Amino acid sequence: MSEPRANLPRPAPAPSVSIAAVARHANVSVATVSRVLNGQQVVKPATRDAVMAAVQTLGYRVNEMARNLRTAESRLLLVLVPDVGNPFYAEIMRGIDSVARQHGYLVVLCDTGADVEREHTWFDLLRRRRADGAICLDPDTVQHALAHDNAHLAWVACAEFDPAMAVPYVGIDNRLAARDAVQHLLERGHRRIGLINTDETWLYARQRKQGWHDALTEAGITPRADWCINTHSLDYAAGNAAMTQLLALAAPPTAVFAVSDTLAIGALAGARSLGKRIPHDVAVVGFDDIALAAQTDPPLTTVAQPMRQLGETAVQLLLDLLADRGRPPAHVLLPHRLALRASA
Amino acid sequence: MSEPRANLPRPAPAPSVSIAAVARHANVSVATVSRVLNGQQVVKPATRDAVMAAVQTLGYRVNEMARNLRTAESRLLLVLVPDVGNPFYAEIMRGIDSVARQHGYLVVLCDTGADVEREHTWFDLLRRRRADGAICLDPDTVQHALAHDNAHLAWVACAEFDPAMAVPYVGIDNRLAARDAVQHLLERGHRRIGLINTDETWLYARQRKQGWHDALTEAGITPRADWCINTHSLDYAAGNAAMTQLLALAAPPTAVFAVSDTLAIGALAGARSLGKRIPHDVAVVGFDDIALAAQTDPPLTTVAQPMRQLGETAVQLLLDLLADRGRPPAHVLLPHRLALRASA
DNA sequence: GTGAAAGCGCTAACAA
DNA sequence: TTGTTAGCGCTTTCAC
Repeated sequence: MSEPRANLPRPAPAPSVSIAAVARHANVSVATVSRVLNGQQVVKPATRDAVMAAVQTLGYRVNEMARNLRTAESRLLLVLVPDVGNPFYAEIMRGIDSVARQHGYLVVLCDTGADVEREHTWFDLLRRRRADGAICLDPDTVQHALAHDNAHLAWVACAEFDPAMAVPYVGIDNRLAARDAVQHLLERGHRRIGLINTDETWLYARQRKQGWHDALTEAGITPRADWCINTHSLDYAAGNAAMTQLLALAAPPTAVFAVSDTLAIGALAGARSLGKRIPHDVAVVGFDDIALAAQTDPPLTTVAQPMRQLGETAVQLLLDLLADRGRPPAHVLLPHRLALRASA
Repeated sequence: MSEPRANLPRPAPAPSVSIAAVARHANVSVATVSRVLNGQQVVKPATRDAVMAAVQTLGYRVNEMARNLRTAESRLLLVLVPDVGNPFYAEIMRGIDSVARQHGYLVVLCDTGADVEREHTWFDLLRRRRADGAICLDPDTVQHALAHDNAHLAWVACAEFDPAMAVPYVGIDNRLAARDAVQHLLERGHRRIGLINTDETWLYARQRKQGWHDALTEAGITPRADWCINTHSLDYAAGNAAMTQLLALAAPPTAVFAVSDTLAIGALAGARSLGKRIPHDVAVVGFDDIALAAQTDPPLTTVAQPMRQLGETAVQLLLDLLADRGRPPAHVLLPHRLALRASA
């Protein structure tokens, strides 16, 4: 055993100074330190200053794991995203993150691949108290499968939802938005209007198809089945392939509505590689209004979703739920708008 | 006070069953339950089964907050990203997430905006034990500012780093990679080769500029100052503007090397809006090889970074550090390659 | 206005 | 092989 060595330079600041150490140093009780730390007004200013001084010199930081055990909350929120790489979700994430942080919550991005099994393992984190709540962006079919087992957990749906579920959600009116987009094409004189849709496990896919159908029939046009392609993913390549397929038709569409900007941008590439000029040979309308949409050639006309606000609202709904678990689930629909650019 | 009511249907499964409840139900001690839960082999099979049965019927889930307080780890990792929307980072995130999860860690995406102040608040989470470690993707200048205060915290640098820092890092040889890219342009006969660079607070920006410079001087060409544009962001619009500026030169470059695919894609748009054909009028080479690079018109020739592997390696370095805080910082350089497509 | 002490749910050292 | 018990660091009654 060696002597206690007081004045050796430490290689690193002592990583563990507890509330007890601060109390000792300031000659008060741990309770008082806790009060100061939590900004309770009862503490006498002089005492408060002494505590703060001790905190300062000791370099104390609260151990939030301990605090959270005591308060029984983790201050962590989960965001369940089917595809992290999709810019649409990235923007929603930004909205979520900003308001979550304002309220002292941390956000964990969870990649689900729209898979029920993986969803389940993420929901397990809620059961194990690793997280306080979740925001789910997965297909309504997936959500539906989840709903029963997780009814007592705190979660909300964002952008995609099953209206029949007793879960709060925020989204837009997809059917109406799609109808607006197709109507714009009709106004430009198009009569043969294709649809590049995605997997119809998504409610939004079914709803936007409805909107496309609505607009066409209202104009006295009978939608043909071969005008409609269902892709299995949302990536650029899928949009490219779908457009190629559409243009191979005997009487190809003169305009195409894609249910996602990524698909639409891929479609642009597909049309171009066939030597088509846009919008002269084919007009294209997308959906979402991601940042890239303004930079394509030509710039993409698209239905703008309020992505950021979608995320912000979702957190708000979740926090409301956390504050009052008994409240009836709120359902919010946000407005969309048509961003007119050169592609249609 | 009312009587205890035993058999009322609960609106939601009791959210709080502790290890003690399981112990009671299985007629064993909490220690035994804990042993079973943690897979310790000492427990007699019969006892083990009894415990598992109790866990099952009670629907018990471990409270990880309590466990973590005890084991003094949060099992949370931070990823400090300057711009969540950039697809380059999204792919690195995927790599990080997959191996972190394999090791039982959760990953929190932290948007820093490459800002030192915001970085500080994120590092605070480490001090408060909210997280065990961090992976930093911010500019080396930012990292440098951080290094002193946070020397005792567990963090590693990824993609961007200051070689002089005593912090583990993984990245590529940016100078060499840029040189390769420009050399490709030279081989195609170009002599006036522009550079769309970003803010030189980034080490990679300075290094890639060096590489551009190397290749040019080796070919006996004197790089002109007006061939080089520094943008203030990495978004598509910035690349567009830079290209416009380059093409306005009296003797504009016949080829352009952009230090990021997003910049390069914006540059493509910029050239096109001026009626230029690619690669005929201007050739363009990018950097990163994001998914979109293969879908542009024409498809983008670019330097491919092993993004996923970058992320995977970064986690590995961090876990190594967590396991042995004393070890000397490891420095890993991963190989790059040139993805040849039609734009150059 | 402040302190003593209980306990959040868990793991691990020590005993039996 | 199992049980008892002491904390992990904090918040929060309840006294004083």
